[in-house]
Amino acid sequence: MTDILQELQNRGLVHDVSDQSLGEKLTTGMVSFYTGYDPTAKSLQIGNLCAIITMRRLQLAGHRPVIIVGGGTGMIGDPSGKNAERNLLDENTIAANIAGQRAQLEKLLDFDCGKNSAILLNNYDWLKQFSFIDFLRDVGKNFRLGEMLAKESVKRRLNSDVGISFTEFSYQILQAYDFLHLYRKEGVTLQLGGSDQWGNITAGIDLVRKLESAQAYGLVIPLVTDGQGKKFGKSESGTIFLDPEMTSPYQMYQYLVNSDDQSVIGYLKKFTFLPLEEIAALEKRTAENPGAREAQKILAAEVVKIVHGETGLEAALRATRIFFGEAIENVSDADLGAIFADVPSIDIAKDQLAAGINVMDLLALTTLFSSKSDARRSIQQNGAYINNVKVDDIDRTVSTADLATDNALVVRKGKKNYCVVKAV
RNA sequence: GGGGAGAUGCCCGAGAGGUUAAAGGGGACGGACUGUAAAUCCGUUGGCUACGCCUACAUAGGUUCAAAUCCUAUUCUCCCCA
Repeated sequence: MTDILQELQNRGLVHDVSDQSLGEKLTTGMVSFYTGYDPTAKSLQIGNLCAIITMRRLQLAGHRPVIIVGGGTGMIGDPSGKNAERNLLDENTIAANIAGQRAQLEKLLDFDCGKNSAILLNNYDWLKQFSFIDFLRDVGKNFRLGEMLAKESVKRRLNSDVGISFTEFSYQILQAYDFLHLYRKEGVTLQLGGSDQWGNITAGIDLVRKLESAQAYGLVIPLVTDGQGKKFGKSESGTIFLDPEMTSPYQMYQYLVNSDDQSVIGYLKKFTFLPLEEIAALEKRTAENPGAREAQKILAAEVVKIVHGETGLEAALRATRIFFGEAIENVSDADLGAIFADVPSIDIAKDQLAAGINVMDLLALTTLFSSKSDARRSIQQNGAYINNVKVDDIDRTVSTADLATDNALVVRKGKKNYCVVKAV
């Protein structure tokens, strides 16, 4: 077997491992490993991708991924990395979120490849049957308060103004129990997580050792940040989600293609399956000619392809060309809608358009221009476009002949401010 | 309760009866440049039926041929003394 741990290390994916013998274990046989997700949103976000792809790497190396969606723990709230008590979600929301995340994970991991097929479990299924008394007797007894209080996540919250509730404080026990349960039922011996999960993971390892006298392992991946130390996956306009309804492939592509020069190679190592030699060659070329931004383009293409497939990538590339000035023609209403999904739009009566409307009047109706004067100014400054074609005459008339699709045309101000005008 | 200062365009801030749609800066927007970056440079930044017209300097009145600028009242803000 390949030395997958070494490979992960080379890709900068190992922040810490609980025990060095993990490397050997991973090369001598199939290991079942698990990662948990809290169902706090109906879509996973690109920040989760690092761990998912790491799972996929382990799976490709012959190991078996077990994914826990935290239907039970999600009802409690993990204090790790949070500086405030979480709002508890109701069961219906959690169920819907789990369904959404499950669908996404099924596309990223192989659930049908023989003995190391991924499986997905909901920890609510085993946590729900505990009574409080049983849980305290059977599980709680194994935890020492000193250790629990010493966890970084707990300590920080205790020292903060908001404090911590008993509920969140208990979270680590639940997660530790998950590990024990999975060890017993599924033979899971490794837990993978973000670096903020270290405390929860070690709690699980300790529990398995105590009750099963077995060696379990933890592997945490680093928190991915950009050049400014900002968390990967948070753009100006918000979080980048994997759900194309929430974040279009175009937006994801744009987020990635704008990666800064210092971070891009690291991202390529962590988020793509490109061989390291290829990335090294790319790094060299990028250093010689940063302006070409070859690394960024490859990163964006690879990741969008992983998440949204070839068709998603094509859509993203097409939207990119259009957003960056390609004339808009021969496009269907549906395509246009997809490309400009997150662009404001206005409606105009079809009759009015058929009768012809002065450009400035039309532009002033859009969200882009505050008044006719504003529209006039932009036209005079060469900053107004219809369907990406410059408007050079303030007296021109816009009519149904200007529709780029059956029912819409696109107004643009400057380089990339758009507004879709729909004829209704 | 007494005394003082002030309220200007998206923000800060000049202006103290007439070339004031209001200096200057910031921001924003457009353009050039560029790597869809940063920096830099240029332009624009109340509206309109646009070489002109209308609306604007807390609000409402008033004095003037003429008011952001003077007067009165109102509202609000800040400071000092009790």
